[in-house]
Amino acid sequence: MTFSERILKWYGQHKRELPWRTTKDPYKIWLSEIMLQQTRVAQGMPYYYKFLEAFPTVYDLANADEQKVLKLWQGLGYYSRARNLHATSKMVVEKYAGGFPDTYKELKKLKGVGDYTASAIASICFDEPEPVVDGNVYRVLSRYFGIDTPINSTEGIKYFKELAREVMHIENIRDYNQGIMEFGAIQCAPKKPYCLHCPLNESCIALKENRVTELPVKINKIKIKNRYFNYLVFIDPNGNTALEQRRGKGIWQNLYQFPLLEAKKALNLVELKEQIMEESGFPKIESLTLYNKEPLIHKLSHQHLHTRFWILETTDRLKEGISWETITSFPVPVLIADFIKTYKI
DNA sequence: AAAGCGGGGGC
DNA sequence: GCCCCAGCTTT
Repeated sequence: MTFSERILKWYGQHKRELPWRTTKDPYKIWLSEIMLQQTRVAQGMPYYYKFLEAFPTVYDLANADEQKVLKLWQGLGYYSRARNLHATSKMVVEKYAGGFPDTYKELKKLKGVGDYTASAIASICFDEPEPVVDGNVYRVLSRYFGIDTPINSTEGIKYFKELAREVMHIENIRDYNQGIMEFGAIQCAPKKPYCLHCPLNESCIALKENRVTELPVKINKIKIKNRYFNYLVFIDPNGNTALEQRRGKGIWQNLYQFPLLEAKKALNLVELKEQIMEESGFPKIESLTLYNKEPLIHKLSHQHLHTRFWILETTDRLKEGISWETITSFPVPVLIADFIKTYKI
């Protein structure tokens, strides 16, 4: 049996029943693929159901407000995916009359659809023989063929795509592509792969040379930046608070948060008061208290956010005050959502 | 070519 | 604490 035949056979015996495996509808496949980018199946699954219920068709998604899309996406992370998802739904409705393009080349033009996702949709929905190369495929191929070229180098990306193309199963690209990814997720796992009863263990180079734990090779150099956030939780005489929308570059674009004072270091009460004084347009403050004495450290991939929440009772009513009942209708980062859950007026 | 972008789960 | 997850876009 060839490599691809063994993958297909294994897939037939071990594949999980997943909701997007029972359809070829490009809308549903596209939705699932975007959600699963850098995201585990278990984490993305509830969102897949929520979205299909709220937006049964691409038209429903295209007609929705971005705020509603972001709210449903809340907690899944990488929010550009949600913004691009929404933009692409509008594009599909307006430029493609509601029908997704049916080739890799055309699919790749859609916002948020890169090499992997275009290959996935083209192969799963339209039987186009285009190999998918995701994190799972990098792992399987690098181990089986004993390749130590870094998977995130320019050379590695090109090499593994070509290798994937050489070994793919053209006649059943749909099951083969999903099969090799599933194989990487279940059998050839990052840690503790089940080499003992692996259908490829007689010809796996990494196993033969005892290099399974060394592969794949990845050049890693993420620097973590520390940031110091002070969130100002205004409470006016009506019990209303204020939110602002994050604009421009950086994290959490278009999501909402309490008014933010970012500092170069952790601030004490006096320093914070000075900062507030420098700002203009703030309401008159009756009292100011620190909510969490120990800074909450919210950890993102590239940033550690040392966060303090300050409660500011205002003398006058806020101009655009938001009640605590309606605050939950805004899309917010998990950091803010967690605070809202625990804080009671 | 490198950096930026979330949040969660496994060990 | 570290690594990884059905990656993509911008600089």
